[in-house]
Amino acid sequence: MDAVFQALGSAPRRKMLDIIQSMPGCSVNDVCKYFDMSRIAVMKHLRVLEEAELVISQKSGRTREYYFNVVPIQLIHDRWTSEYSKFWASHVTDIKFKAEAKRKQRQGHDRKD
Amino acid sequence: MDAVFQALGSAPRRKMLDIIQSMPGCSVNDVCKYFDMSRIAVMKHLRVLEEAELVISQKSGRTREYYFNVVPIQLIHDRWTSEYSKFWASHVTDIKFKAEAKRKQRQGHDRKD
DNA sequence: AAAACAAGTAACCTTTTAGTTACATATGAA
DNA sequence: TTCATATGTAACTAAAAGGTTACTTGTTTT
Repeated sequence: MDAVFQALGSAPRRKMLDIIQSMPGCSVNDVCKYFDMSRIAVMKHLRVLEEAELVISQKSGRTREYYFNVVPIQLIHDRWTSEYSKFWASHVTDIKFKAEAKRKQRQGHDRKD
Repeated sequence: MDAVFQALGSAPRRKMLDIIQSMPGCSVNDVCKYFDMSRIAVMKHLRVLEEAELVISQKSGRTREYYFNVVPIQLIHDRWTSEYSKFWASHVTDIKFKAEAKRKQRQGHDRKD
C-alpha cells in the first residue's frame, strides 16, 4: 500500500504511468522521450512503479516492454469505495462541519468563545 | 495531488488519519498515545496531512483539534472512477495479458522465443 | 502569581530519494 | 565479426523526509 501511494506521489511517475497506459509495450527509451531527465533517472522511476506493481515489464530482445497494471489502483479504489463509503454518505455533514469551523475561526479574530 | 499521495504513502500517517476520522476533534497528544515516536514527529506528520488537506485543525484554548476532511480522497476517488473506468471494464483483458506475460517469462527460463 | 500542561520552534542528525556521469553487458544489423 | 543500440550497474552528490532533544510560548489550574 505504501509503495503504491509513494509511487503515485510524484508527478513524473504519474505521467509515466499515463504514457505506458496509452502506449502498451513501450520501451525505456520511448518513455524517455517525454522527459528532460537522464535515462537512468527514468529507469529508476520505472523501477519504483514496477515495485509498486503499477506496471509490469518483460524483456524482449534488447528492449524492455512496459505495461500498465490496473490491479493496485483497483484495490485502492475498491477499498476506498467500501471503507470510506460512510464519508461519501456523510458528505453533507462534513461540509456543514467545515462551514461551522470557518465561522468559529473568523469569530476567533474578534473574541474568544 | 502529489501532496495527497505523498501524505498517504506512509503507514503512520494513514493510521493517524484513521484515528482522527474515528475521534473527531482529537488533540496532538491524543494522537501521540497511539505511537512510539516523539510528539514532534507526530506533529510533523500531522502537518503533512494538513498540508494535503486530508485533515483540518483549529486551535481551541491550549489544544489543537483535528478533523478528517474527506474532500481530497473524494476527488481522487472520483477521478479514478472516471479516468480509469475503461480499465475497470477491460479488467478481464488485463488478467489475460498477465497470464500471457507470465507464460512467456516461464518459457524464457528454458529457451528464447 | 506559580506550576503544570499543550503546543510550537530551532537546530541537528540519519536515511531515503532523485538525480548525475562513467562504464558494462547483451542484442540486432551490416 | 564489428558496430550501433538498448538496457543495466556502480559510484557519487544534493536535497528531502523522518526522526531526535532542547527550549519557547501560551493557557489553564491551583
